[in-house]
Amino acid sequence: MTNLKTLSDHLGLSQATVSRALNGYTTVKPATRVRVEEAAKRLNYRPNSSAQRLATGRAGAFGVIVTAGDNMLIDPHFTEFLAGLTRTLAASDIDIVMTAAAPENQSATYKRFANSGKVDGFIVSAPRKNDPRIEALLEMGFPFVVHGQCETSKRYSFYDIDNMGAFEKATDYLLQLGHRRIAILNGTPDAMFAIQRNSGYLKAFQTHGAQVVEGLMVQDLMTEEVGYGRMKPLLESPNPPTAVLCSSMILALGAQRAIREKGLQIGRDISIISHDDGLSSMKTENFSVPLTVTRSPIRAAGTELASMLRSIVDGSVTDPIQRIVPVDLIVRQSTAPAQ
Amino acid sequence: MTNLKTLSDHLGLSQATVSRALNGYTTVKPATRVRVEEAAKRLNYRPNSSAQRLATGRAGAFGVIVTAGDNMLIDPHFTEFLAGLTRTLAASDIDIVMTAAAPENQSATYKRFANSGKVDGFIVSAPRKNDPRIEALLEMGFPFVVHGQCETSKRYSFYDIDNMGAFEKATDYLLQLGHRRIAILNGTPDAMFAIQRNSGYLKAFQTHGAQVVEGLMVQDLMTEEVGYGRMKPLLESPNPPTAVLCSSMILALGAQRAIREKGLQIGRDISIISHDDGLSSMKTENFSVPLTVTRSPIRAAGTELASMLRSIVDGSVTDPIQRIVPVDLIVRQSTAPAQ
DNA sequence: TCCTAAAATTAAAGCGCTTTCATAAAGGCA
DNA sequence: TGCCTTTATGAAAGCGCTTTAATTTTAGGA
Repeated sequence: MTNLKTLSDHLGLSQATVSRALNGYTTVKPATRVRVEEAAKRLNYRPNSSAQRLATGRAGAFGVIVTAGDNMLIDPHFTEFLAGLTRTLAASDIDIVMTAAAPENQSATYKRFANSGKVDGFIVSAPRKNDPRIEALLEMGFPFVVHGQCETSKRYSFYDIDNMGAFEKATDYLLQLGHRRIAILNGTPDAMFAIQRNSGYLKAFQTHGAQVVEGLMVQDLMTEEVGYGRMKPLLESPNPPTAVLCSSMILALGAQRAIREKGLQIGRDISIISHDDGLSSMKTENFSVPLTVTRSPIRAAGTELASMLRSIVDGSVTDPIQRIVPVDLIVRQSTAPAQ
Repeated sequence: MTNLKTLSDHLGLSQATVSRALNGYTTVKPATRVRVEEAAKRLNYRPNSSAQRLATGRAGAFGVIVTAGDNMLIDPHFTEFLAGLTRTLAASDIDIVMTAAAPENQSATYKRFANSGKVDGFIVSAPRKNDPRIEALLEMGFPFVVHGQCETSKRYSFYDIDNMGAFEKATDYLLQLGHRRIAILNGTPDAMFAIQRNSGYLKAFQTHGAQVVEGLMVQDLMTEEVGYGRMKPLLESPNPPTAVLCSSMILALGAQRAIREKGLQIGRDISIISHDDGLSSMKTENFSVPLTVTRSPIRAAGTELASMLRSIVDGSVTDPIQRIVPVDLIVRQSTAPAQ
């Protein structure tokens, strides 16, 4: 294992010069730099990153802390998000350090990570309404970006899709088609995106001057099982919905099962719109009846958040970066006028 | 940010004693230890991990290097695997360091990581037939465990499910039901699990003395789209299969779409068996027709590999650990005797 | 040719911890 | 009381790098 001393001894130079040559300082003679670089390659020299970190105070890694016990990690969306993150960061030689923390000591884990110098910043996923993690990070003054938003008066950096706008648009479209009994299968009540999407739903009704039908708003985990289990009783009620909005395609998959089981045909007997995060292993256009969706690739979120955090950490940006990207409504065959 | 010096000054002790007290050395007076621990807590002291690593030579992290550009990261199975990994390791304060590397410099990335001391060991996923990564790690003598197996005469640690046995069992069952034209939708030809499953398939035919029908073995990416796209022409051929084996439920989902579109009923007109990795967001028992599956939770693989690598790295195990776990065949309603 | 400024290099301190080796304090025994 | 062994603590080296401050070399100008 070659280290700096070996290398510099070998070259007959000081460690300082070798270090500078390798780190692209201008004060080193071009000829020397070339010589150093060649030797480094030949001797297969890799700077010890712990030493580097200790000396510079930078970790060269971003932290992702997942909640052990909740369903984030088991969510296929998270993989897609991670793909965006990892690939973007690999280009700038930044690693992702991942760990799991129990729900009760989330903030403590963030603090421990930050203080121990393991990471230079955090990517916070799945924010809750008043997320203690965000308060904690803000208080510590530690760099972070959030995937989504939370309710706080403080300013922080985030990247979010226009959840409210998306579901307002979708609901509006269904209302235009004459639907009034519109069900909505959404995430758990503490998830911000679910809150925002519900608002969009309600807003569209309000704009239309239409009355919201009671009992059609469902908030639960986003699994196939739940989609099925919650859709079924709705369909069996005396006044079943004529349309349903799903917050994820996994939910839509379950809802679809219930609908099919009931003998109804999607796009004729009942309309369905799902949010589509652009999972690459399963595409909404390939559903038996191609799905009308509000679409925003979650991988892009990973990519964007990665570069946001990078520019915050390297100091090239000082003010919080806040991005809300619009969401397209893509109309396919799963929606039709109300009968 | 409290460091060791601050803390020891504060206590009127030397850094050595404080360090020892905190690291559970026995040579420190019980009273002193208590005093130190209290002060550490009060001052919110977190040892700087870079310094710790530099001093000890241990990184306290395991590496996971994903291939940028291939489809591993976009695979929901990977999340599930990661869930097992992360949660197990969090208990022993080991982090996961993740990065992406282009296919052409995989081995180089492993080397760089190992030499730079970022990690104490690797978890290698999705091994190929003659995987250069494994050769590289073996040659370096760096600790690692593989999720799956590859073809090498060298000895290394791995955890794998009995892919061959699983698909042999599944095929055997279909043959017993009288099926002869059995299609198999499998992973790409370079993936070891696909090779093993194909072997199982062929072995069952051989054992039964049955003739394998040509043109029914498909090897491709495991997406819904592919499942559909490859199943469709098979169904439209003059002699369509009466049963199909799918290497993942995502493939099964696609195959199911093709079958349904063709107006066939699963479990009557055609039988289907899928491998089920136990994804928590989507359960095979909840398919419209509950699926007969070969089942082995992929999360368990994460959990197991984590502790395997841990015991290899801490030296409590020196010989390679090789585990092949059996896979259950769970019979549900998607399989029926051939007509 | 000499002097000075610029360019290139080096020496050495320091990052925050662990750990070896040395030392001081405490106890045991004659 | 003195000597030796334990027990507890401290001093200091060292992990491998970066970076400041100091030094040497080179070049430029008079």
